[in-house]
Amino acid sequence: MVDALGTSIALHRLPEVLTAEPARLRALAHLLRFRREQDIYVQEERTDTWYRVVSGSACKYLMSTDGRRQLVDIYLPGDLFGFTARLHHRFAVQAVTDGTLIACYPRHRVEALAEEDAETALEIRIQIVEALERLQEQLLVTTTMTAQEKVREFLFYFHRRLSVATGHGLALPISRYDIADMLGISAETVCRAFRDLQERGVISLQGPRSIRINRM
Amino acid sequence: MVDALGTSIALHRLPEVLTAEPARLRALAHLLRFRREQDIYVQEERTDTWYRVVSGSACKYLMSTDGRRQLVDIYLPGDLFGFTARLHHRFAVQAVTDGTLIACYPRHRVEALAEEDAETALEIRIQIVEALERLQEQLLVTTTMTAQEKVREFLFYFHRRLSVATGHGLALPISRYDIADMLGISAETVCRAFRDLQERGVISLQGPRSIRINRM
DNA sequence: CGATTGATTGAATCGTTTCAAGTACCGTGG
DNA sequence: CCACGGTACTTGAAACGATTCAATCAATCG
Repeated sequence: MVDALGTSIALHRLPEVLTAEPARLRALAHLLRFRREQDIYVQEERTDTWYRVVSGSACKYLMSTDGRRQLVDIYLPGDLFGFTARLHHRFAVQAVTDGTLIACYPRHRVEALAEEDAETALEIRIQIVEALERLQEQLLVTTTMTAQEKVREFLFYFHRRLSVATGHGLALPISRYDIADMLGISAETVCRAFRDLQERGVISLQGPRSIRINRM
Repeated sequence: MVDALGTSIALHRLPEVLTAEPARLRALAHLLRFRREQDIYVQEERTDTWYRVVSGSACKYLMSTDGRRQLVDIYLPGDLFGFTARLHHRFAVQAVTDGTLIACYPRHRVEALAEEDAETALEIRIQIVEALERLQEQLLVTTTMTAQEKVREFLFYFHRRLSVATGHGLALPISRYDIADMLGISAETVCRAFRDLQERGVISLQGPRSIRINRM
């Protein structure tokens, strides 16, 4: 049922994501590193661990019977994931970027901590609400926009969240196929949208993965 | 900015939805009744109240500049809503059914209660996670299915949640337009899907709002 | 009773998918 | 070093599905 898990690792200096969280929550974490497309958890796996992206990126997805893959969320550094009201996961999560670093928290210990520590409880509630709001935005995007608008919106969102300021440049950590699965359109349509956005001067491409955002 | 709120009411017998919630949470509630399409809260309103559907139904939606309306969730009896990580609401919520009964909770008092009462904190967390999971399902539906499958899925979902057993019958509390806005398709397409599903024997219609589900 | 709203159907149009083909890039082994 | 094979990306053309626009029907309300 379960893939081999990522490699357990220890760090000398704590990444910013972890120093920002409540100390008592941080104490519960252990770190794992994942390769590209390696599963962090899979469908039907028991929901006994929560996770947080420390570096890299991951995506929540569902594999349909006909082999199509639908992404329902992308997790970037700081995002907490893995909570559910069920006993078993309905979706799977896998690393998008190679070398993605994940903090793992035993669910029952986090929940016990949340019962007595209001700061942790609030942190969890905020993270869940933020996942909810990301999903609402994605729903809006995927149901109301044309393909070209979807891609444009996706790029701006990514740029906003990853703007660790390499000028206006953006190094996409994600393939055309991932973007397609995220937006619910075909990879070919994503390509055409990239081309059209460039022709309209909205973005500039220096190679397929290196993008410059010119204007809103 | 804010519509006239619903009518404040008092009840002799508590509805089941309210007797099921933690007593200390229930003590914070006051009840309001809303007419069809009346706003419970609107975009940009301050997020200082949480709500729960006691009876009837409500929908969360966003009005786009071109006048189109996109629903992102439907709330049925028992559902808690109104929480967000923001200061102001990004979406609005309005009653779908005429006479919808809503319990209102002052946000700061609920959050204070959650800090000291683990049962309430858990109830809130579960409700938020369930909203998240509804949204994930809706995202799957709206991005991967054909119009006919979307409508079929919507009807089955509604039937599941509202099966207070009138045989296999289902009295839709929602118009073709609402369904269209929920699924991100046009109302005409919803109509055609109803017709096709009936022709294929999946459902039977006794009038536009009265539906019988025949098989999965 | 006409007026309004919701539901329904048909026909032309438009956007996206699908299928097919071709290109650019990168690491590996001869 | 270059040829090879694989993967990601790109483009074109036909087919398909949903939208849009227009018209009609049914039910409800003042």
